[in-house]
Amino acid sequence: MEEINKIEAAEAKISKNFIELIIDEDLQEGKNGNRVHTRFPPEPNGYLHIGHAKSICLNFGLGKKYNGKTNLRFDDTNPAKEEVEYVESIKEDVKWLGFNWDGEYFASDYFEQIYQYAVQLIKNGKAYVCQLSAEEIAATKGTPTKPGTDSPYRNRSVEENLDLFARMRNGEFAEGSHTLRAKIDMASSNMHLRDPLMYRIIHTEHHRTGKAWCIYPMYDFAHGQSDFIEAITHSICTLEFEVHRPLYDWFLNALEVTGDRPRQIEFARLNLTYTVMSKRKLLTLVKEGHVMSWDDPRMPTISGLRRRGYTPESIRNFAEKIGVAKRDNIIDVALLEHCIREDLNKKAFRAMAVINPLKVVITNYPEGQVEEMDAVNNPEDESMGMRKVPFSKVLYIEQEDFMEEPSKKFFRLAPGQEVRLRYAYFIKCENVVKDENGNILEVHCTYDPASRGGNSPDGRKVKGTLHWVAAEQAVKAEVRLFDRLFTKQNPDDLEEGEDFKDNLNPESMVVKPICYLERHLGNAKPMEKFQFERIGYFCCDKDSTSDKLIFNRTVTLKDSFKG
RNA sequence: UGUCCCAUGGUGUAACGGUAGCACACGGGUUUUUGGAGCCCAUAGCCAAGGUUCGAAUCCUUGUGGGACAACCA
Repeated sequence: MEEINKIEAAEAKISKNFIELIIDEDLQEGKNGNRVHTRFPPEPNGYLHIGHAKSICLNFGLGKKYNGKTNLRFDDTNPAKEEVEYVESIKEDVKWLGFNWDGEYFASDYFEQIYQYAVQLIKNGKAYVCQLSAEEIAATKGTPTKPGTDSPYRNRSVEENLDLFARMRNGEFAEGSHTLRAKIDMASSNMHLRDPLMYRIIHTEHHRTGKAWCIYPMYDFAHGQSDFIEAITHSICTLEFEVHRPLYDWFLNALEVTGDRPRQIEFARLNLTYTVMSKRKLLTLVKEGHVMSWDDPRMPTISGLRRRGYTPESIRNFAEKIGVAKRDNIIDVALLEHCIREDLNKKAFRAMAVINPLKVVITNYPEGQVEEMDAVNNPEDESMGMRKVPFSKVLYIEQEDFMEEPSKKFFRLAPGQEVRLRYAYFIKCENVVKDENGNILEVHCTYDPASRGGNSPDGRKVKGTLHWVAAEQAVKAEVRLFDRLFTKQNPDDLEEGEDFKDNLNPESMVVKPICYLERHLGNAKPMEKFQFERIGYFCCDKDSTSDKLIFNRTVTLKDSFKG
């Protein structure tokens, strides 16, 4: 009995990641009125990728785990880079991943409030309007090892600062001519504390606020305040913001806000082998036509993974498996692929398709006869039912399933050898028809009518089983085979003079214009997922230009099939 | 010649001062009406040195290695 209790106790002790430990501690100390409120804060300047998925699953996961809330907040403080299109795609992707946000906000919702915060700091002598140029600011900033020097505008009077800041807002100044800076410490060992910029002038229309503003808060002066306004308790971001944390806290302290203060916690971003994750590089791939679009099935974007046939469950599961920590990591993309196989294996409809067709004629099968064979839709899930597959005299099998001079361990079709056609009959190769150059045109076989369904009444065994399609009844389709986009394990790790595009995999997409698929697939709805016998997982998609069905292979092959 | 962060098998991630576990990858076996699925097995790890302690992956010190920081980006 004690033993059992011990085991149960061990099982109940679910390991927690370091963020959960921090939250537990805060809860124990009674912080934030025992609330947990997180947020996912993308800048709408591009499409979400698998790296964002980690953050999404983390933030929403914590919200759920602690019976708390999670906001979706768009960090739209730079109108030059942001677009409505990205806002929409981000919402769609988060929803698709299976998460519902409690509040939907934009940093731009808080522009007036943030402006008032700035005025408050000016009044307290903690901010000033600086007229140094970008170059001059950079030059007086010092370096990580050398202190900076004070701006000549640092000691303006409060009145003058207030006046200039108001005029900045009124649009009296050109871009780059004036900035609002926090008065902290130009000699700080932390570069971010050397009088950081709070506001800059940008005369660009904002996708939401239009022309209402021509000054925009910097990330550092918007993020913490936005978190505070939304009563976020735990503001989770990636490691590169670690050095920003003192500034995050400095602003909230300087503003003397009352109430629960958000706490910034940093974690290591996701890196994947054979994958680039930077938005800049992904954009380059799209712009230069190395891929078809942001949602090209080879892209690591959420929308690309979706088109490739990934399920939300598989991605959530992946996020769970990779864990969360603070050390830099590069996760084997094989783990992602494992996750989708694991999920699709249970869910995908099985089907037969021939990618590299070889014609097989059953010489003793009646001309014109068509039989319907029973096939299971998913051997792991009976509830997915059965289907009928047409069988006739002329078939296609995979070229690689036939060998004229078989090696010792080759148990598939070869002259004189008998194999099973899955769901159909035993067939035996009798003859090979070649053209004048010796290329194999077709293979002639005989079948055993008694072996229908795949078993011979006399109990004789065959060692190979092949997938096939009936030539006349098959659906002809274009199939695209996708593989990893990069040949290099770490495409970001470049040698001297090497460009990341040098490592693109030239075979990342192979188009097979003529493949033969099972009849019923011709009626498939776009984006349905199939597991084709032996070949892998496919996602059925509709070509947007020609309206024809395209089959995208979803899972990277390893060419490890033996035999 | 700075500040901050990080360090557990090949890759990730657990351990919360008390037997270093899990997953993926890799290798081997087995099975099958197609295997990349299933099942079984194996290999492999606490960065180093001191210290505290009955006991250290865990706490401390130093060293080593890696990363972040010098955008009017986020």
